[in-house]
Amino acid sequence: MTFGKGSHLHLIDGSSYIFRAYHALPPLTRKSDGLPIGAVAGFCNMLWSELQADHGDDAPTHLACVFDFSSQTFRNDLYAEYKANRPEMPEDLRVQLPLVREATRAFNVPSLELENYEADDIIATLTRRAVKAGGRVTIISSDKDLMQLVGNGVEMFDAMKNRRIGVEDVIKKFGVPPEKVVDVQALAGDSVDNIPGAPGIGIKTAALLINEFGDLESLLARAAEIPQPKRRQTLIEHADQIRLSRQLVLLDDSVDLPWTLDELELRRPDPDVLLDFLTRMEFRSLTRRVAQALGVEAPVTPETPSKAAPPESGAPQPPAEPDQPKFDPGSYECVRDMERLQAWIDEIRDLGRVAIDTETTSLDEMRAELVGLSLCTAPGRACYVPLSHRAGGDDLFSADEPVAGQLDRDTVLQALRPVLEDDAILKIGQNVKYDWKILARHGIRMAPIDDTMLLSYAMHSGLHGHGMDTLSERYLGHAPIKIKELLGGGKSVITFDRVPIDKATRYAAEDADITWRLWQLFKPQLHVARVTTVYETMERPLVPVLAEMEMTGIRVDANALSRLSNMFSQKMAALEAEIHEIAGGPFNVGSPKQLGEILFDRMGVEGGTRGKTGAYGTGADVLEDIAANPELGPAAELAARVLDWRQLSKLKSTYTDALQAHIDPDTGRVHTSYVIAGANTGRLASTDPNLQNIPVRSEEGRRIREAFVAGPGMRLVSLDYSQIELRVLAHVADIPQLKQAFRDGIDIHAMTASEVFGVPIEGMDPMIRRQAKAINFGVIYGISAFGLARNLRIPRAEAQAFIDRYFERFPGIRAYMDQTVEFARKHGYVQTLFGRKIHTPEINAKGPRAGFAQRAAINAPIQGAAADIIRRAMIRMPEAIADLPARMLLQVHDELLFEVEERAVDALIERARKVMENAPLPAVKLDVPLVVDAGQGANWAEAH
DNA sequence: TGCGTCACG
DNA sequence: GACGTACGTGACGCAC
Repeated sequence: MTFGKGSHLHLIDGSSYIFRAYHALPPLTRKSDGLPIGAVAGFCNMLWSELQADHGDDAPTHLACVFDFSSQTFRNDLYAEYKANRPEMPEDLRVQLPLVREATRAFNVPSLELENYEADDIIATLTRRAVKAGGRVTIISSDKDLMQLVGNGVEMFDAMKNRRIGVEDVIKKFGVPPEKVVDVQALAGDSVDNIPGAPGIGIKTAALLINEFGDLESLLARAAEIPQPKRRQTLIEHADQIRLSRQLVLLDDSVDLPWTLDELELRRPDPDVLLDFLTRMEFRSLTRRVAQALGVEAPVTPETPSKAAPPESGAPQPPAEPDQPKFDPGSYECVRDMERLQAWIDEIRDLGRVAIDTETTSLDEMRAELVGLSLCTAPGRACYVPLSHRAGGDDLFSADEPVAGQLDRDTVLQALRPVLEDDAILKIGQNVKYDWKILARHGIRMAPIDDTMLLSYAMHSGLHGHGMDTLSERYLGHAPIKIKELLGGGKSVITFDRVPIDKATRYAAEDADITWRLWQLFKPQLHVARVTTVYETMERPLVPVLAEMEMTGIRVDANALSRLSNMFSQKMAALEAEIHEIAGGPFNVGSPKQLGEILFDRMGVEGGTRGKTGAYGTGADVLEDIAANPELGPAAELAARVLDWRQLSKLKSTYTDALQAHIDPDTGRVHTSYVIAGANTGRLASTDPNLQNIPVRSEEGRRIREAFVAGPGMRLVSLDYSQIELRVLAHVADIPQLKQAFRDGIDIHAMTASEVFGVPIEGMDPMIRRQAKAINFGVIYGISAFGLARNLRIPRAEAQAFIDRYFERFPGIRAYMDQTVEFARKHGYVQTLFGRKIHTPEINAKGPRAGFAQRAAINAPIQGAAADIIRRAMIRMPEAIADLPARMLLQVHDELLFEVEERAVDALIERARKVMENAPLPAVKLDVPLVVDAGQGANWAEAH
């Protein structure tokens, strides 16, 4: 039906529904996992009542629910302080917002929200259109800001008080008819929304004035006529502020909306979708009521026994709840026929979740072959499905034959596929990225997923590692079977497919069992530790993104590496000969111990210092000092050559040689693995091989980057954040000069030099700038005079003088550092802008460890926030570039590397840059702009 | 296995 | 006054 005369649009103000629901109900949590769910429950009840209500003549023909996209809107550009004094949304409400939107869709009600606009603007625009088309509108809200829309066939409805609000009610409240409400609001201001208005004038006075002068502009124009001196002066003095206030309260009714009125026609909910959602939320009585009203049978909500012990925020939990069954390897089932498999599948479907673990022949996901998989549906209730076990190595005749009594791999995967891909069934893993990749190689994209490793990482970063063994021992009081017991050690290691099935069953099913129990323990603690948002926005969604990147890999030119390797070998041989010549005999140049003895004992160089093993230190800094001292004669020569030799040796062993071995013969590409829960600060780590430390600083090293190439017809594109950590520092420490410099696009190191050393930025001595740059880095690292002195090779007193002057110029930095350490001492953790928590257990230690802990505490929120930002960008990237012939390949802390068809290079840069620059939004609005530099080329050296 | 060294941000 | 220090990683070779 086309919207027009006789149509009646109902618009639900979703945000006010949510707040009502949240505050009206006690803090309910979902029984099975402790997810906060009260606002969702209240919202669903209210929405269902609205749908069921007998509206009589006012029954809707069209319906939509409207939400605020974020707290950032165009009004913040008009007035930065707009709604600035609103208290932050409670964590346990924020995590429910996505669920409320899901609920709206489940009820088959259009869910409308638009970036940069408030829900009220969308409501205003739809209302104007509906009236213009000849229809009527009911706005379900009691928000006074919407009262300006009332009249002309538009009413409001306060659902809580079950009361209609018409023109009379608006006049009663504001003293003026709806069309003049904004004029009154502009004068009266609003402390809740932080709208200034005219000081000293409230609604009463405002209404009086507007009624007398007709409207706001006339009032301001004739303000001089007002008899009361104080009132007159206020209006004249604050005219601009009053006009701004009017702009802020005036709803934008001409928003460019991507929806038409016709699309909002009332629809019946789909019983399957709605009941599925309500069941998952575990709303028993509402599920029953809805099922009854829709005339279908109510699904059974499974009773889940889980009730986690009351956790303390972030602290390690006491092991094993007493009412959990003990670990019993004998209790695990080995699934050998399809009937039993089907029984497990049915159970998983009923339950809606499963812990899963895959067993393979290798830790390298690109090469690993699936050997079997284990499933778990309750503590102690787990099974193992062997798929391709082979006979042990003793019997040479049958060694490669599959062992009897195993189901066919592909048959099992096809049977499990609907479960693994069902978005109503949660798949729980420990380091689930590994299993995700194994299954992806069989064409299965597992979703949705939860990961106990990442749950632990979000809650316990800095306290301990997040591997299964650590977590099991710490939180379940149970030491898992060691993989070494199955596979052996040394040169007699076997692959998992050679492990006897009975042993494999005990091991594999136990892993799934442990994963289940950890999940049951961790999941409810997440919101208590106030890291649900961290987990949901920066950990869990990263899993498939990284998995795809890793599987894509990057093309590496093996021949180029091989040529480099030979070249390095020759140069090293020549250097080695010279080194032996100077030393007066052959020795192992690669041995720091032998080198130290030659330099400091045989050649008599003074000032050698021994480390804890008794060997002389021969690090690059030591050798550089010797090489730069011509008085030492041959020793200086020797040190210089060893430095060159070392550089080549490093490049050859770690890069040109090792990297070739990492090229996958199937893809011709190198596939790294990212460790999500490796670095305490939120950074990723890259292993096997590490592609985050490919050389770039030296000329020789950059040759290695040239071997990272784009495929035929493709280009590599690199985008990196410029100075992201200093920008984060400028924001969190709130340093006016730094923020202004970034806004003005000034060279930040030159600016620092200018402030600290009092020299003009124009024509600055590069050495001065270099010193300032070192200070800037030092600040991020938790500066010390000793460290700065060593870095700059200057006396410690001089370094101390630099630092003193720096803090004099930027007192906010010192304050930030002190506050951060103080916070860590008090709470035992520090926090990033995005809520990531990093624990600092050593912060109250005595001795040198305290210094370490303090510097780490100062650094963590800065490094961590930068890590959060790029994580957010990465998670949004796949969707943002989905229509481009481009793929994201690598992340190097502040850089993303893409491979893209030549014709789409510019489009990709534009798209990816936007995602990266806006990555903090809507959670955080930085006071400084983020700048992303881009480059492109046939290889990584050119692109960078 | 621990240490020293050095590649990266 | 002495302690010792820049932050975060991973991989390699040597020496035990």
